[in-house]
Amino acid sequence: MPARPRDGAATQQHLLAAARRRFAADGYDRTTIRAVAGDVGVDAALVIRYFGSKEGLFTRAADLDLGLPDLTGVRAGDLSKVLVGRFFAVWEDDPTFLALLRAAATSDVAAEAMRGVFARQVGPALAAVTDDRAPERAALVAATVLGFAMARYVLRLPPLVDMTRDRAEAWLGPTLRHYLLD
Amino acid sequence: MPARPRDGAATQQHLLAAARRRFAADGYDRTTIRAVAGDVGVDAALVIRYFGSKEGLFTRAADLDLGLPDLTGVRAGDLSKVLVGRFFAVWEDDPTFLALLRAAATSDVAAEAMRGVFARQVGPALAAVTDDRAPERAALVAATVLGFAMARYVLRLPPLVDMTRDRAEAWLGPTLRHYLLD
DNA sequence: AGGCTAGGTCATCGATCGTTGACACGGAAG
DNA sequence: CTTCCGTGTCAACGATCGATGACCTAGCCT
Repeated sequence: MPARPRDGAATQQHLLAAARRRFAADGYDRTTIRAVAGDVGVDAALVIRYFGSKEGLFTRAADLDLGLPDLTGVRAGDLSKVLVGRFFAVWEDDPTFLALLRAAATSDVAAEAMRGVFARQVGPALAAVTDDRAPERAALVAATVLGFAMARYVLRLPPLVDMTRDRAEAWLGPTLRHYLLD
Repeated sequence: MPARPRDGAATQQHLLAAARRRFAADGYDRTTIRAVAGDVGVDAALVIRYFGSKEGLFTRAADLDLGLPDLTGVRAGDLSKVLVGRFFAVWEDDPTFLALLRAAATSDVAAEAMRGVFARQVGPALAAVTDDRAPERAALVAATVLGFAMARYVLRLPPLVDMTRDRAEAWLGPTLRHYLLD
C-alpha cells in the first residue's frame, strides 16, 4: 500500500469532503462516523479527535458560501439568469447544500444553519435590488429555490429531473421577478 | 386507572395518529416505536404485531389524501384561492403531510410515497385545467407548494412563518397561474 | 362455569452507533 | 541516535433501537 503520508490537515479536508457526500446522500441520522472515516480509510476515533463529535463534524461540513454576487446595477431582465445560474452551481457542483437541506428536515441545528445562510447571504444580496418588504421578498425567493431543489434532487419528480437549465430559467424567471419586483 | 377497553381497531387508530405526530415532529429516524407506543400507553411489541415493522407503521401512517376537488370549470381567477385553501388545510390541520415531507428528505420509501401522491392526485387534478405540458406544469406547482411548506414549517423562515393566509395567496396566486396557464 | 381467541405485556436478543481512553507508529528536531 | 509530538489504531463501553417469542389476561360464546 502507498502508505498515505501522515498529514493531519489534508486528512481533515478529506474527512470534510467525505462527510459532505455522506450527509448529502443519506441525511444526518443515517450518516455514521464510521462510514465517513471508512471512506477516507481512517479510524472513526480520529474523526472525534478532529471534530469533537458528530455534530461538530456536521457543523464544519455544512459551512457553505452561496457565492452570490453583488446584484446592484443588474438589469431586471438579467436577474433571473444570474440567480438560476448560481442555483445550479450551488446545487449540482457541490454536495454541501443538499446535505444541509436533507439534514435540516430533521435536525434543528441544521435548520438554524439554513436560517443563518438566509439571513447573512440571501437576504442582504437581494436587498440590493428590492427596496421595501425585502425580507418577505427574499423569503419567497428562498422558498422557490428550496422547492425546486427539493422536488428535483430529493423527491426526484420526473418532469423536474429531466428539465434543462434553460427551461428551468424560463419557468422560474418570471416567478423570481414577480417576488422581487412586483 | 380507567383501564381503557380492549379494542384493537381503536388502538391501531390511536397508534397511527401518534405515529403521524411523531414522524411529523421528529422525522423518520428519530421517531422510535417505543415513543409512539408510549404516547398511546401501550407496549412497543404491540406496534410490531399490528404493523409488522417500523416501515410498515410509517407506510400506513403516511397514507394520505389531499382532497383536491374537481377543478374543471373553476375560473382562472379562482384557481389559486382553491389551491392555497387546500394547501393550508392539508398542512396545518393534519400532521400527515409534514411527516411525509420530513421523512422523504432521508428515506427513499417516503420519497416514493410522495411521488405517488404527485402522480395519482396532483397530476390528474391539475390536468383538468391545463391541456398541454400538464406533467411539467403540475411538477412546478408541486415544487412551489413544497418550497413554501419547507420554508414555513420546517426551516421556519420568519417572514413566511408570520405571513397570513390572505397574503400567501396574494403572493402565490400569480405564480401558480403562471405555471398552470402561461 | 369454562375455555377459546384476541388484546396486551415482559424479558431479551442482536445489531449499531457515538464516544472514550490507552496504546502504537512515524518522522522531524536536537 | 534518541526524544517527542502529532498522527493514527484498537478495543471496548454504554446506550438505544427494532424485532422476537413466550407469556398473561380480559371478555365473549356455548
